[in-house]
This record gives sequence, structure tokens and C-alpha cells, in this order.
Amino acid sequence: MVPNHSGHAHIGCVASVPIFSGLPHDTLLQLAAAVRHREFRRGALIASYSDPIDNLIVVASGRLRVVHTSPSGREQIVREVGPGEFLGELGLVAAARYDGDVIAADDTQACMLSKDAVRRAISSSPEASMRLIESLARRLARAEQVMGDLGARDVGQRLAAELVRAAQGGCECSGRRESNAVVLPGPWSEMAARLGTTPESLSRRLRTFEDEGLISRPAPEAESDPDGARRVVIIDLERLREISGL
Amino acid sequence: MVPNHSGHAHIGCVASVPIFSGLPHDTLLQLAAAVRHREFRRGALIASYSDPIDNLIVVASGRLRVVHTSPSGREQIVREVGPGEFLGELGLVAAARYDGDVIAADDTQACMLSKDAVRRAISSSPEASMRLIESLARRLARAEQVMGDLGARDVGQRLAAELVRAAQGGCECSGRRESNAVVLPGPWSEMAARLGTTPESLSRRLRTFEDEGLISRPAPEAESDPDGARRVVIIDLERLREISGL
DNA sequence: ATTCGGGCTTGACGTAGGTCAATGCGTGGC
DNA sequence: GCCACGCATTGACCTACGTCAAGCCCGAAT
Repeated sequence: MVPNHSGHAHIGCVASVPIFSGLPHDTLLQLAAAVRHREFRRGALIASYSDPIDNLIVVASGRLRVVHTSPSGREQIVREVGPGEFLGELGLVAAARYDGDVIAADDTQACMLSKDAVRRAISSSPEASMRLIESLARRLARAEQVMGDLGARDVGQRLAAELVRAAQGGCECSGRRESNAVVLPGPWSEMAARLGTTPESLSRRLRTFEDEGLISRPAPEAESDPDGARRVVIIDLERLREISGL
Repeated sequence: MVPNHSGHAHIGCVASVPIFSGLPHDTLLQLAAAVRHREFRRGALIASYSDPIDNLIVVASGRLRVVHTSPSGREQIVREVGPGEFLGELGLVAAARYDGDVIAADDTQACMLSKDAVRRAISSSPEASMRLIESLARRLARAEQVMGDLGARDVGQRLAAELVRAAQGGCECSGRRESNAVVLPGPWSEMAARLGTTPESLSRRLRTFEDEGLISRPAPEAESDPDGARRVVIIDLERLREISGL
């Protein structure tokens, strides 16, 4: 959020993170002392599979992403981390390694917090602990949700589910909803990687939904987001919902 | 662990749970006061999809399981909870509902802890918070691992991965390893539901692995676990590992 | 013993969906 | 202006895998 106008400490950055908000001032100072502020350009590789996790990475602006790549080259997006969210929590509690590549989905500013500093901070503050727990619990719930989808539903159902989720704004990975239109960040291939399928299959399914009059995809109209933001307007939300299997 | 010889409070049950171990005695008492001890017979339904989550469920013995069922009837095991582990953590931080059915995978004894009591307990103890965080972080890591597998790997690779995981004892869902043999709890259909496939497909893949001399499945020999424990001996771990894609 | 049922295996079959390749379009570079 | 590149779309193909159905084995119940 705060650009690094190289002041002595990035307290602003740390303090603006939800899980640390409300921390006593001296604790914040301690934390800020252990911070390394970094910027990544879209597409940059932050960490690779099996790299040791030795920082809690908190994103200030932009988006990071954890991607699993199978031997055959297929990619599955496993986590997306937006402003105020974090990454690398496993390192806090154990010696661990990334089990996927971490890349910048957008130009991103992030704080690298040494795990010891974070451990100290959270064990000194029940509220911070609670917020961390909350964050993890939510993430876990979403992860298990996706597990279930990936394991038991076909592409059509997953896509439908993603669309209704996006339409309800309940989806971290979608942009704002305007009337009944949804704007997706990034290219379709990205959503394909989220849904565990290929761009081609996704394209076909979108087409059938369009043909069935469930959605429509207006031309970009040369407005809004300059870079690859796709828009889709939901026509028959109810039908989509029942396709997704509630 | 401790049977409920209806003493006034089940402190033993609560105290033996890792995330609460080391809690001060009075806090334990508070917790114990808010406990409901329950037993479930294998197959029993503890909670259904969309039921409100209003307890932290800690299993003392046995196994609980969360299953997602798709509209077409396919089932995906989303979580398995063994002794000392818990379920329902999302209820601690938000009004939430189960997004899958919770059933007893075995005869199970569990403690139902009111969320308020647990919240109080953990906010009074940094160590307890830390252990809870650790538990969630690990679970999340495993969940994301599975997400990646389900989304990007085929059944053969997933099976191979599961086998090497089991062989290394790193897998919660496998029994002990004896030499290079692994014993799986429950029927194959169960593992199929974990791997996001069907019993038939699993059977075929096991067969091809057997034909290729990577594993073998000895006859039950009328020993060990009475009920449906399957054993498989790993012959070529290295090859399995490379099939799984490291 | 006979029967029943549940889990496992196998076969045959159909299809969802992944792969490969060609085309079209829009954008940025030069 | 042109060219090149990235993304999307579409078609053709093929295979992994899910589905349905039959047979089998074994343990439990009658």
C-alpha cells in the first residue's frame, strides 16, 4: 500500500495488514525492523518448488500466486494472495519447503517478514493469533471446497460454480460485480488453471453456456481495465446455480 | 482416549488433545465444563451439508471424515480426522455451515466443544494458539497438495503419489509401514474417494502397477486387522516416485 | 450347506475432455 | 505502414476414465 520511500522503517506496510492490525506499537516496531520490502514484476518468479520457506510473505499490493506443475506440464493454481493476505505460513511452524512455484500474477509489492519476528509478534497478541487463525481457517475451507469440486464435478459444473461465486462477490479471485456482470482478472487461461482444465475446454464450455443463453460476453468496448480483463454478464444465474449443483 | 466413566468432568479427554496440552489447569477445567462427549458408530452421520457449525469436534479415538457429494453422486473425501485432531474450526471464527457431510469412518469417540469456550481458551494461551495455527497450516498445505494433484495429475500419478506417501509414513491416512509393506485402512473404494476416482479405475491401475512389478498385493493371510485392512507391498519405490512426478 | 450381500475384479462401451494444429484477432514494436 | 506475438476460438482426433453390467470370492446370517 505504502510505497517504499526509503524511510527507516516500513511500519505503514506492516500495520496495514489485517492480521497485524491492533498490535501494540512496540511490537509493530519490532516487526517492521525485521521486514524486507520487495517489488516483483508481473510474471516474476518469487520462489520455486522445494525452496525453503523462510519468510512470511505479505502482499501490500498486487497479487501473488502459487502454482503446481505436473510432470506433463499442466498447471494448477493452488492459491492466490491479494493485498493484506499472506503466504508461507507453514514456515512459521515447521521447517518446510514450497510445494509449488510462487509467481507474481501482477506487479506486486510485498513484505518479507522473518518467521521468528512473526512468531514473536503473534504469540504476544491473542488478537493477532485469532486473526491468523481466522485467515487460515477460511483458506482451508476454500481449499477443501475446491478439492471437492476437482474430485467430484466435471468442468461444466466447476465453471458454473465459479461464475455464481463470482456473481455473488464471494470469490476472492473475481473483480467487482456490476449489475449482473462479472469481470475476471487476467486471461481465460488463468481461470482454466484455477478450474483444473485447459483453455480450450474452458472456451468450449463458455460457448455452450452462451449458446444456451446463460451468459453473454460483450465486446471489450475499449473501456475499463487496459490489460486483459474479461467480462461476462450472467443472464440466468438460477440455472447456473443448479448446474453447479448448488 | 479416556472412556467416559461418567466422572463429573472429562478433563482427561480435553487435556490429551495436542492443541490444548500445556494449558493451565483452570482453563482446562473451563473447557471441560463446556464439553459434550459423544460416541458414533461407524457409518453414523454426524452432520450434513449446510448444517451450522457450532462446535469444535475433537476426536478422541476412531476417525471422522468429511465427504463432498456431487449432484451426480460421486463422492470425494475432503478431510479425515484422527485421534487428537479436530473439525469445525471455521465455526470458531465465523458463522459457518458444513460444506460436506461428516460421517464416522470408524467407531469413534469425540468431544464437542462449544466454540465460545474454545475461543476463550485459546486466546488465553499463546501456546495453544500456536498449536492450533500449526495444525491449520499443515492441513492447509496438505489440502493444497491434493488440489494440485486433483487438478493436474492423472489417476496413475495420484495413486503412485499416495503409495509413496504411505510408504514414507508421511501420510495420515495410511497405517504403519512394516518393511516395505503398507497397510491401508478401509476398503479400496475409500482410497478411490480420496483420490477422486472410482473403485473400478483404481482397481485397474493397481493391476497395471502389479503387472509392471511395482507393487504386489499378498493374500490377507488371515492375520492382523480383522476388518477390511488391505495390504500392499512396495517393490519398486523409486519407479513409483518418478511416476508420481516427484 | 445354502443363501445372501458386499466388496473386488474384469469386460465392454461411451464420452468428457485433453492434445495438437490451424486460423483469426487485437496490440505493441519498429 | 507492417510484422510478430499472445490469446482466443474452432476443428479433428484420441485416450483416460467413468459407467453399466456380469462374475467371483468370502464372510455372515439362516
